[in-house]
Amino acid sequence: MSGGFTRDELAIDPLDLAVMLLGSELESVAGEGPVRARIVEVEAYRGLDDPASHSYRGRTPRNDVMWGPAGHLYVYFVYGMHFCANVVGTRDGEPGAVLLRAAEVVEGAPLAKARRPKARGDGSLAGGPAILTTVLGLGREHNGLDLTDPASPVRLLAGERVDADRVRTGPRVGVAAAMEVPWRFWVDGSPAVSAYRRGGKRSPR
DNA sequence: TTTCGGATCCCCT
DNA sequence: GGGGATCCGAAAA
Repeated sequence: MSGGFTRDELAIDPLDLAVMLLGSELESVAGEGPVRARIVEVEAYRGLDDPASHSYRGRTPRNDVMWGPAGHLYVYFVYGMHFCANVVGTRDGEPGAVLLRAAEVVEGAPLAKARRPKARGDGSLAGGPAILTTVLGLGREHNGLDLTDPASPVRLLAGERVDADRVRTGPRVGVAAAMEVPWRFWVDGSPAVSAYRRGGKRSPR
């Protein structure tokens, strides 16, 4: 079980896809690549009834990719300065995607570090969704890429399986809506996993 | 056309 | 532990 995924393997409920993606690797040859990173933290966004999902308000040119096909890359711009990357997963034609939150760089660390001149550390960690896209050199131009296509500059590779007892779940980070839904998944013990911050403005109370 | 809020990161205290 | 940077997408009017 190595190499790339097939589209059928990824055309599943984003909740299942989220778990499957833990331990898999994203490789990018964008720019001067390659940089390859092992995914250790993800969040699922799914359907028309999830207020935190971009798909909640219906299909728009921006979120069009979320409607499938599965296995494509959904990149969006946030906060006027950051990009975040998702893997599209669909169930019964519902829109859905898995946000890639954190990863460990396993190849191309020097380039990864060079892409983050202000950061401390050795460039082997990508702890945060916007850091992950920076390290891999991902941007708007990569939106909609087929991650299962061997010719694609960004590909998803099956990595080492993560033991089920090392998978943790909890509420999504920075999301005010649907906090009761534990749709965040991460690999216990990875130094790249971000510290939890609750959603919404400041701490209500 | 205008308004407003957001799946964030980094530096400073 | 808190606030500023900085700009796009969607909704309202």
